Amino acid sequence: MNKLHNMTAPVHLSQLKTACSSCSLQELCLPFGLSDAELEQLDNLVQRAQPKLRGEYLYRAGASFQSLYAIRTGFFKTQVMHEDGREQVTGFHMMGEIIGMDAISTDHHTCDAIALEDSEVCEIPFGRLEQLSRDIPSLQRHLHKIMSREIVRDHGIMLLLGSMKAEERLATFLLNLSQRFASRGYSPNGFHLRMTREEIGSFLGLKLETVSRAFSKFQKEGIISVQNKSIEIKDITALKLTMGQQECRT
Amino acid sequence: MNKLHNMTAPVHLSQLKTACSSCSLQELCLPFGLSDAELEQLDNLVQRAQPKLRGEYLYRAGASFQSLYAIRTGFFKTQVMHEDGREQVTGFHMMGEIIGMDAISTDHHTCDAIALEDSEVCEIPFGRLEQLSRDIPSLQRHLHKIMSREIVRDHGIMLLLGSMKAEERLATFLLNLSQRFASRGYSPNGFHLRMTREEIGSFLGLKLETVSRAFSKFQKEGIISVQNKSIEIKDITALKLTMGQQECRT
DNA sequence: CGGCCCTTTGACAGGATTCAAAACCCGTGG
DNA sequence: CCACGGGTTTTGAATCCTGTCAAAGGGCCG
Repeated sequence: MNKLHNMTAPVHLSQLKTACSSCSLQELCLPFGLSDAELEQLDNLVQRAQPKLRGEYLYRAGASFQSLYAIRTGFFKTQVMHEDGREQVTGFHMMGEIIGMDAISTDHHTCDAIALEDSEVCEIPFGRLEQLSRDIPSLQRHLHKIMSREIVRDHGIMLLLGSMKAEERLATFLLNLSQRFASRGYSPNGFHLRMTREEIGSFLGLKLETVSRAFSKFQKEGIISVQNKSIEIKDITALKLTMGQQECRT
Repeated sequence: MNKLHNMTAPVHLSQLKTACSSCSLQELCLPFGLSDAELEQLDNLVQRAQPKLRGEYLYRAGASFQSLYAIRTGFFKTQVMHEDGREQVTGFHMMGEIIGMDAISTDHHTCDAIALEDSEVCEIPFGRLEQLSRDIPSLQRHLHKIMSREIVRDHGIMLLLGSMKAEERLATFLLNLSQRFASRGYSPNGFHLRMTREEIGSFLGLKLETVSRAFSKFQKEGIISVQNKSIEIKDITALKLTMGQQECRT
């Protein structure tokens, strides 16, 4: 089991399996032992999809917390900011993922969420979600799993940031993206990066030049093909090898 | 508001405010709008304190998940492990904190928890906690806050690992410890480290030699006094300055 | 008291950052 | 349709921080 593959991923909306017909994502509407009445309640909970244009903030650090957000389409980044101005991208989030859970602790958002492309989100009022999850144990359990998954994901990133070299980080990042695209029915081998080198660098704890160099090196080695933001993975085995490349100390 | 101060901290048991008389921590037994009957239910939920000797595992990655653990006394570290053997300390946990929430997502623990000194923990069967939290909304909200707080903490560590230099990391770490000791009624200026330089290094994404050098440098500058595992903070202002020392780029 | 682990310190190597410049892409507007 | 301009990306060279290797010192426990 590779924890790193969970790195940026999961917290998939399908885990909530909310009857999100207002999101018109059929796959998410699969019941998980819910009665029709319960499904309808879930359905009513989730607000109609809201559009967000590229560059728009979904929420800002400090804003008061009302809702979680399920990403229906598009791509977001979340970032925390240090008082001295440094900022750290804490995640890239795609279709089906739920963001905003950091805000529960203080009733205020602790990070910014910004659309990296034109996107749509479904708002999930948290108070009502809590209320409903009191009546529906399986929903309650799902909510807990989703939050827990976020914790596990963060631990994977800590491992990456704390103990990997630049190329290992980038390889891990690419494989994670690949897997997440694949699980959504897109090609795992070719995809389009929505974020800049600088944003990738911030997420991976590297400078943009280092990210660029690593891309170039992978391409020179024939592991991937890079054309601006388009990535093609040509040798996934080599990429996985790069990811884990580090002599095991006894 | 300094997010970093939450870095390794919180998820304080007092947030759960469980009627943890079996933990005999009076401060934690303060009701938060609970009836006597509810308090008794909480009380029954939490198992009698279990002792753990230094070096003992509280749980291991892969073990099936049953319970969260509230640390009654002592000190634990949690660590995740990469398949190639690399490991990363994800946190140091002290009295009053709750650990094990990463396991909810998969019903299996995803990290090891190891006692760094002789300790006592209270086991909280998670299924029953969920059950009870369905009946007691304020308990439910508390549980969510505690999990969310863990997420926020992890984001702070990601910021540290992703954008701070060695000395900034160590300064942040020391200030975090200081604050956590203070909030428990201990001196914020002098305390005893329970972990080795290597464990600090793993947590901070540094090698043990780098940690040692940073300690030495702080001591030479008169910011702290180090004597093995005993730390005395002599100039907390300078320490805070060190933490935030990085030119703001426009 | 001895052995083991932890810690400190030095010298050196290496990887990542920094600074700089040029090329490139893309959206905008002429 | 093409030219322009700003942001993004690439690449090079030099620097700096951290890691690596090594050795010695120190503390703790049996």
